[in-house]
Amino acid sequence: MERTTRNGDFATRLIAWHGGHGRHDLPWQNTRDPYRIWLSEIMLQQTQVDTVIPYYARFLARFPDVVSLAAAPVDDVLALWSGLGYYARARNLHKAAQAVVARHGGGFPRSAAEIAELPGIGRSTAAAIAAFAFDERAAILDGNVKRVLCRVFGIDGFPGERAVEQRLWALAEELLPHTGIGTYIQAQMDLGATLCTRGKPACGRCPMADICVALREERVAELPAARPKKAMPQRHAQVAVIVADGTVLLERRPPTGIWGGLLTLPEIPGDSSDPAGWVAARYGLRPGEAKALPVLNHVFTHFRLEITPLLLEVDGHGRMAADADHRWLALDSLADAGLPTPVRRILAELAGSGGDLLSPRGAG
DNA sequence: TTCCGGTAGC
DNA sequence: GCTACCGGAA
Repeated sequence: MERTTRNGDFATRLIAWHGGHGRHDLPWQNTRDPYRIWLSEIMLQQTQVDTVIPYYARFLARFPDVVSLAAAPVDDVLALWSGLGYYARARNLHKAAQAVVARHGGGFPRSAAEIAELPGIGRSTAAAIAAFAFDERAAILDGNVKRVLCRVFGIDGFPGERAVEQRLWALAEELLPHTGIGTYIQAQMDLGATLCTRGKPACGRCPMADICVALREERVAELPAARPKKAMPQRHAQVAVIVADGTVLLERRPPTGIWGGLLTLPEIPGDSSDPAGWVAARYGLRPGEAKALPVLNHVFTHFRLEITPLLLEVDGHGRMAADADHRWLALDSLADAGLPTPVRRILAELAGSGGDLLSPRGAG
């Protein structure tokens, strides 16, 4: 009962607000022609009102009804769409026009369920068309509506997530008024587009301000919840910690890419199953058997790197000469070397172990 | 540079 | 249930 009152409140407030503050003069309003409404809804997907207006006018001038659209070559349709983006919308529009002419003899299907069967028209768009053209009591759930519902009713979770989306659909249906559906749907769109915006919503002018959960709990900025960060690609690398007589071999990386031009631990190719052999072949050293050091994870902006350091000890007398791209760094003077953080960590761990990780002096 | 978004298609 | 689509806006 409490719920019913509050929900009745929602529609009533919305419709009342729309009377004074909604948009009433857009080119696709004040018509009940399903073709014009359909065209506007498709153009308004992913595209803002101001961008759509000139396209809409040009399109209607060339294709005033579904029959003329169906009869046109698809390239003509695409030409009129050029610049709007998401060209699948135009292809589907054309296909759907042909389906309407073929299946319904040019009469537009009159229920949301039938409309939703046309290409390019999903549940929300079908509901909008059915509501505007035929007064069908059907709920919409586009990005604007999701944002409004998440905030007003304090719904947590990412709306792209299945459970959250289902909850929002259920709520949207529950909130539908029994009369004035067209005005209500338009008001929903307008509220999300003009006041309850993503960036800086105008809560001071919002008709929902005194029932809005997000506003009351100061969570307007957090709702709706953002898309969870997708797991970054995970990469793996083996690096050689080649130690000779208290020094470690550093190698300059290629000038571009990660750590471009920096001195780092040599990276052992991932396909090398014999690190000691690889070190021997590449540097002319004769290391003992490789010892795995603790794995270390490093996060970049665009991927995670799991680094497996392999300790390879060589005889101090076998040290190759340093050159521009190779340097033997004393383990007790890490501080003044400009090293990437993970490399510094690995070496600090080694140096800080008090030599526990290293064999007795002179081994190799 | 990153985020956003209906629908289709996987 | 994930991504591509494409342009605009933050």
